[in-house]
Amino acid sequence: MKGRPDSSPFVRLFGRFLREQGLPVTHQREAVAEVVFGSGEHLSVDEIERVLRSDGQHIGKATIYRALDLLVRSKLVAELDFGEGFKRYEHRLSADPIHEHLICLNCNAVTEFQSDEVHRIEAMVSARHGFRPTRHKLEIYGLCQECTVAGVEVTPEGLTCPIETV
Amino acid sequence: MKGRPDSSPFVRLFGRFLREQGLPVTHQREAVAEVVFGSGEHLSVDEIERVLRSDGQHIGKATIYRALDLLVRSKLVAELDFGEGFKRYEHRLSADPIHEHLICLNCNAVTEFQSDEVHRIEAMVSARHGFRPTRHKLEIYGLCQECTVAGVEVTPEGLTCPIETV
DNA sequence: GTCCATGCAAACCTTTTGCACTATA
DNA sequence: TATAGTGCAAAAGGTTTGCATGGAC
Repeated sequence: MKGRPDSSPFVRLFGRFLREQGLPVTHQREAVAEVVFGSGEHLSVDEIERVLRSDGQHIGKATIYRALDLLVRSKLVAELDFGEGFKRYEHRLSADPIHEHLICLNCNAVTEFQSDEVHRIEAMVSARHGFRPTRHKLEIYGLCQECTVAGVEVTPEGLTCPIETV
Repeated sequence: MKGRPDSSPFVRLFGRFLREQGLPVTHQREAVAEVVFGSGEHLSVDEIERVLRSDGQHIGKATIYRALDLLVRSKLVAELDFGEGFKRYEHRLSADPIHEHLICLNCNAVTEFQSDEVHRIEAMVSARHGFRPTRHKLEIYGLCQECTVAGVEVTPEGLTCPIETV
């Protein structure tokens, strides 16, 4: 396990979920769970496959996708989409169960943050619309501190003043 | 034009953008722009193609994608991703320039709302992290009023009590 | 022994690209 | 007339599926 954080409690929880569902607890499912729970990152399927390979485990991509589907259904793992054209996965049982993301448009770095206000907005807006919320997603896109001090500039390409000729 | 709202001012703006960029203003680009600006919906590429076809216009998908890319670059149109596996597009020059989305997990209905608080959160969180925000995205997923009164239930499938055996 | 999972490859879906031809400016 | 756009089809990239084999319970 190469010095990654201990993921065994979470893997055990996943095993319990599988048993609750009457599904076999297989080597491959545990291996995928270990990688996801053992990383603080938002992993792509490719990255998960790479970590498994570096541990000497050859698990087919289809199996990884199927294991991730179960992990998401167990609610132990969340599926993320930062608009990169593929999905990422993160475990949801860290100290910060619900958090939002700051995403750098230049280097793709992702910073997490929490905001109680978002929950208030979710509740208020939902009440106003008769909506029953189950989850929300708040993402802020822009330039991270590193890229800003490195002098990276966002190049606005839109109309100089769209509204003026309406 | 089939009784859709008048989209010509926006199409003219798009034409101005194209000229500013030294790009030709073609029939196809104007036709795609007309469809997007003429609809209050969040349209997929398939839906745009269908509307064009019903107007008797046969425009290749590749051209639609290329026109949408220009519309997004002009900042007159926003690209949306509700996790359906494909993108949607909406015009950004309506009365509500920046808004968030309530998305029904059962019928996929999308309701828009505005929240000044989100802008405050964006500013505060960004300041705290030295982040330079350019845009944000807040989506609340759940059950819309119609589906709730229709008796639809969200079926929680996760672990009965994940945390208890950690 | 039954049932489900795995692995591989093929299929799938959306989006992008290459290229011969056509239209804009 | 030069330059860029269009349309078609093929390719690309991520994800899903079919099927024969192998493993969990």
